[in-house]
Amino acid sequence: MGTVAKALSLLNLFSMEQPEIGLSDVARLSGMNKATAYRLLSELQSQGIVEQVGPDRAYRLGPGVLRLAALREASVPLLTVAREVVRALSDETGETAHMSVIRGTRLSALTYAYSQAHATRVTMENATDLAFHATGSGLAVLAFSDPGFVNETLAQPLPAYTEETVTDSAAVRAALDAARLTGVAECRGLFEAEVHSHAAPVFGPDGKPLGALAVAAPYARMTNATAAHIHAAVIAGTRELTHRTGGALPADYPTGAPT
Amino acid sequence: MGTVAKALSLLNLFSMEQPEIGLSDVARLSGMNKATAYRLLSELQSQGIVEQVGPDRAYRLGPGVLRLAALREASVPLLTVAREVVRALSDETGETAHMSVIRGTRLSALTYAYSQAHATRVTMENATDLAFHATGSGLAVLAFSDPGFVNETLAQPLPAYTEETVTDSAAVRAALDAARLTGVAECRGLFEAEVHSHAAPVFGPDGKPLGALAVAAPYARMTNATAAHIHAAVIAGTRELTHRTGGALPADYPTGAPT
DNA sequence: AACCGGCGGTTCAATTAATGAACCAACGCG
DNA sequence: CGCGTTGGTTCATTAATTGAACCGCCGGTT
Repeated sequence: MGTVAKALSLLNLFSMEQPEIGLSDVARLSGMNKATAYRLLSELQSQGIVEQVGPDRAYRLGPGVLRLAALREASVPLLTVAREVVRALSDETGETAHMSVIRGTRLSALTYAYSQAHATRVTMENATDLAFHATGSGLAVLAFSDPGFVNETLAQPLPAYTEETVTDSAAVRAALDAARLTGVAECRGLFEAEVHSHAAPVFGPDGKPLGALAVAAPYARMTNATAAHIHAAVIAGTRELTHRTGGALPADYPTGAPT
Repeated sequence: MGTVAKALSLLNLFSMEQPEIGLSDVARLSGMNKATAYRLLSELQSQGIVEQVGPDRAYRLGPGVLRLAALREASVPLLTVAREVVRALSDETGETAHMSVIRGTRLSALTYAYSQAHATRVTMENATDLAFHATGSGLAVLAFSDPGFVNETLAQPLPAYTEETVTDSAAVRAALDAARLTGVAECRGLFEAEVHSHAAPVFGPDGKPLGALAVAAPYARMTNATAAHIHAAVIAGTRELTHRTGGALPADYPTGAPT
């Protein structure tokens, strides 16, 4: 891994749960020598990508990323369109909808919407950082990613989050095969207990996934008819989101209903 | 300059006017060898910071920056608060207000608001990339930046944008001295003809400017009373914006009215 | 008060990565 | 068809990065 990629990989350590991280923790979490981490962070800081705060001089993402995002959004309004599509998807299905983008070896939630259709709903507070092998979004992305990326992801330890989590990479591959047939990955309780999710990849201009669009609902509300409805809505949603942001659906992306 | 900073400096080439740039142009604009630029861009691309599009494989900012900005905004809502403050400032002054952040050797507009108070207004379409020496925002930032940064900035060629633009670095320094006395940089027609702007720096947690807050109005509406009103509003605005985003005003930042 | 363990930060010999001139195939233009 | 430009590649040379060991400071414990 080149020096630039190494430095940028440090940015993947920041999350909603951990927006500020000290130097020693950055070194520990990334597996780098503290001197190396220090130097890389200093260079990121010199460009405004990270900054240091507080008496303990912890690092956090800096203002420079806002301007990059604003420039990006000006030409490819992914966040703006995603908010609209996610809102509409939540309204149509009556459940929680969200969109996430690839962040190193995980997915990071970019935007989500709750529905007022029911008194209970799947919440996103503990789901801003999603594991590939254990979420509908993750499986949807892997199903349409390059084999190299899939191999790299499944070569890492696959932790269990619930009693249902599949931690055997062969079983995960079988789930990917199923997702490839229908274009939607279904996931029952792998990441959060009693949550059934449907997710489809969102594609970039190179025809590769850049993230996923998903609907998450409690088991109790999931009938076959509901599942079919959500499946179709997610497919339509990702087609719209991909199209409106200049992405390209792969030629072999399925159009049909679930079998 | 380290490799990481070098790679990130390439991101400064992208602008509202030029959201996509080919490899040879990146090399030409940055002064780097094409092979070097290619390698650095490939590493940025591997982390989703840039992506390639179109038949000519031009580069543009990638989706990875959106998620970084979302994480940053979740803990330090600079963009969200800036939008509010800029909106309020425009309403209060009846003129165009905007906020920009430092981007290498220039300032990049982050958000702006127009007022409906008059039939004519200063527009922002041609002012998303601001020169330090020739804009109120730029002078405001320089006035409260470290001497090293000021020296580095003024050592570069200072192009003229209008007949009023000051291109002599000693004269620019005199303008910085004036801004230090009042906390606000005034700028008459240096960047756009017949536009009078007032700007104040917005400070980060380290007490250094991370950008500027400004009001731009046509000459024709600028009376002494109006100027004093705008001056006070900009000072109040930057105090609020700095405070609400966890920034720290330097101890010597002026509080008084213009002399 | 003394000691300990951890923090952020620094140094420099050894190691590794980056560099860029020269090259390639492809493409559009006259 | 020839030319000039593009995106992309190669590898001997050059430069940057690395990380073990170190530093001062700080908070907690005895």
